[in-house]
Amino acid sequence: MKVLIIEDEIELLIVISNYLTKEKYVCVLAENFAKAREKLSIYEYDIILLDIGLPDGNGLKLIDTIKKYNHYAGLIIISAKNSLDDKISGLDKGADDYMTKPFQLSELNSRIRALLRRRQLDSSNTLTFNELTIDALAKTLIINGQEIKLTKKEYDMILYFVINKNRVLTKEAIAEHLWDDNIDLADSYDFIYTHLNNIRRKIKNAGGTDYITTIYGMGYKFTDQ
Amino acid sequence: MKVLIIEDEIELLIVISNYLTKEKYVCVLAENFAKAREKLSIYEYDIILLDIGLPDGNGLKLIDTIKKYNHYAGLIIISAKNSLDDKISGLDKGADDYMTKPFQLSELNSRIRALLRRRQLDSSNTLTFNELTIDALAKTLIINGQEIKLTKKEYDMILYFVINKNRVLTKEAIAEHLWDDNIDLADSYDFIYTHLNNIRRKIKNAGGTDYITTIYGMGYKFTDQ
DNA sequence: CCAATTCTAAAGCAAACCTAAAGAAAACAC
DNA sequence: GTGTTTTCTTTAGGTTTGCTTTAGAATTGG
Repeated sequence: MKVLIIEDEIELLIVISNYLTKEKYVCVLAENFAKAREKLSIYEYDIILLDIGLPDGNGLKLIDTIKKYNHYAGLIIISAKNSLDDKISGLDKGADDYMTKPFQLSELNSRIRALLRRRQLDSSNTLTFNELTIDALAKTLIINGQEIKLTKKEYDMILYFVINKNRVLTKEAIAEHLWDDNIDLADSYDFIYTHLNNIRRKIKNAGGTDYITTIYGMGYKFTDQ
Repeated sequence: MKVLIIEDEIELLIVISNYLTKEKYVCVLAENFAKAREKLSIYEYDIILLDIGLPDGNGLKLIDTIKKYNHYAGLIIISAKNSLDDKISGLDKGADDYMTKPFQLSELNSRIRALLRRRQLDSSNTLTFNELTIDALAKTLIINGQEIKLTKKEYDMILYFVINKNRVLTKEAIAEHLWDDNIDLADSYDFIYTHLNNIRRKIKNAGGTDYITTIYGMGYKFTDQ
């Protein structure tokens, strides 16, 4: 997942970048209007964080540029707490969410995740990859029209994989996400192995392909190709 | 079909009302908390549109009132784009769908249609699944022409299941929907188990099939197949 | 005050989860 | 290349957790 961070406070820019990099996002940085335009014209991004209080040009104008170059990117606006008007006009212009400074990095992370998830869910709350469909309301996995019965842990796990498709998920990340806090990380990851094996077996038995590839020594990755 | 529209922006209220009236819905309007309560106590509605950003009282509180008076009404929440948290707690409390402002009227229409379709309330306010029929007016359950006597809790519960068919309903959601506010969620869910068991026994004794499947660790799901 | 309903408690049961251990595969060392 | 180490896969079974069922106590409503 590629994130463009547009923020004029260099310190904050670095902090956010470091945090998101640790969370396995690829970060591209822009500290002013000009740089932002430049970066926008080069790549496409999945998520754009935009501070609308830029010194060299109103960040709101950037929204138009973003829409022009990056039609599908999720846009999260960052603003100082008092500039309510900016926020509102930003949202009118097509931002998906906003945050006020100061904020917790963990909150930023969860908002990014929520946004990515919302973008992937279609109107009937399902996620589809080739022959594989996850129904978020029925909490089922459907392969070629056939409903696969998953346990809670299995469902949570495959959902976590699918939402973060094409990203390597370390065992640490999986453990932290699926189990309360730190389920003693000194321990082994046998429980992950077991559940993953159960998922793979069920998918295989239903005639589905195993999209979960093992990245030896690192973790796992759900690839849609 | 009767629609109650709760919205404080008068302009928007009128626009929605005009549109839905043209689509052959009967519209009742409420522009604030007090009016909404009043209208809720007078009639029953098929669909309720609720803007949770009301100025004179949090719209979320209205959800409880809605549940009290209008048990089987479909509830669609309307919210400003930024109030993510409201959206989420609204859905948790038993809303069936939500929309963010601004929205297309055509989208509203299709969401209402989808909701009505899902509920499958016919003209005589009954819901039928194979040999099982729920009469929302007489508040009875009919199996193969035989009328089953249900208590209020049992009736509310089976209705909640049926109108949310094919969705997993967590015990938390069931508790919040059928009991006032938080009936101390730290407690056990024994009361759910008991009532559910009573429903299943009555259906079974009447020769009906048990469409309520237990999703271990997640909740329950009413499946029509 | 009585009858119906709702809730509490507890025993028994079933599913899911985790642990452990053996085998396989990949990476590493030589 | 071969042996060793590390990491992952797979399977089995014990433990834990959550669900069912029943009985009866508490509550509610006429």
